Amino acid sequence: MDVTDTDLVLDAVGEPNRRHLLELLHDQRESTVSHLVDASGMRQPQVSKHLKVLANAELVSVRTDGRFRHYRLDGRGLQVAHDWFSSFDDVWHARFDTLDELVSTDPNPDQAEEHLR
Amino acid sequence: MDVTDTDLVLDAVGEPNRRHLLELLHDQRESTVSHLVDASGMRQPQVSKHLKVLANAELVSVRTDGRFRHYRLDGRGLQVAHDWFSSFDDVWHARFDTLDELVSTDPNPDQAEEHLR
DNA sequence: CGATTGCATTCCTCTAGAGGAATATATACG
DNA sequence: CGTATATATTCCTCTAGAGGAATGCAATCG
Repeated sequence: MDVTDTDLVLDAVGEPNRRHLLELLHDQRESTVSHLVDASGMRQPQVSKHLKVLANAELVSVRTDGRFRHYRLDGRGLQVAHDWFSSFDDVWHARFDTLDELVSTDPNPDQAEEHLR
Repeated sequence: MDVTDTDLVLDAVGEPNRRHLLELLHDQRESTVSHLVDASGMRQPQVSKHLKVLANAELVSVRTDGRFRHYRLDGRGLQVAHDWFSSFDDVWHARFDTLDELVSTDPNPDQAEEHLR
C-alpha cells in the first residue's frame, strides 16, 4: 500500500483546520503565517505544522521574503483532489437521469424512490 | 463551529480505507457487506463501521433485502465534495494562464518559475 | 424448531496525530 | 552589536478514532 498523491492530498484535506487554512488562502492571494494565525485563531506552531502538511501534499506553496514566508494555494494538489471526485461524476449524472425519467414517465412519483440518491 | 455537510463529507473521505470502499463501490453498482469484506481485506466489523460513517455523510445509501444490505454510492455526498474543490478552480485556471503567458512571451522559461504552481 | 448466515453493535485497546509550551533559527531594526 | 520579530521545530501530553474480539439480532435454511 504505497501512499499516492491522492492519498497525500485527501489525508491532508481530511482535517477541518487545514480546510479552514485553504479557505483563508483562497481569499487572499497570498498570506504570511502571522496573518493566518490572526485569521484562523490557531496558535502559530499549529499553523506552521498544518502548512507543512499542506505543502507536502502540494496544496500550498511558499515564497520566502526575508523573515516572512508567503503562502499561497497550489493548483497541483487541489486538482488532484478535484480529479478524484470527478471520476465519480457518473454517479450523480445517473441520479439526474433517473430523476428525469421519473418526472417524465411516472404518474405517481411519491413511490419508488428507493435508492434515488 | 457547527459541522456542515462539507465537514461531514470531507472528514469521512479523509480516511484511506473509506476511500478504498468508495472505489470498490464504484466498480460494482451495488455491493453487499460481505462482498466488500472480501474485496477490501478488512474485517467485517470495520467495514460496517466505515460504511456507517459514509452513510452518515450521504456518500453511500443502503437497500435492505432480507438479511442482506446492498450498499451503493450516493451522489449527494460525492457532489458536495466535488463542489467544494470546484470552488477553487480559479487557482488552477490561473496556473495555466500564467503558463500560457510564459510560453508565449518569455524567451527563457527556465527562470522565474517562482510560485508557478 | 435449532443452526447458520449476514450484518450491526458494543467494549476494549492502542496508536496516529492534533494541540500546547518552550526553544531554535534566521532576519531585520535601532 | 543587542533586541525584536517571523517562523520552524522539538518535545510532551492527550484525545479521537481505527482496529480487534465478542456478542446481539434478524432472516433464512434444513
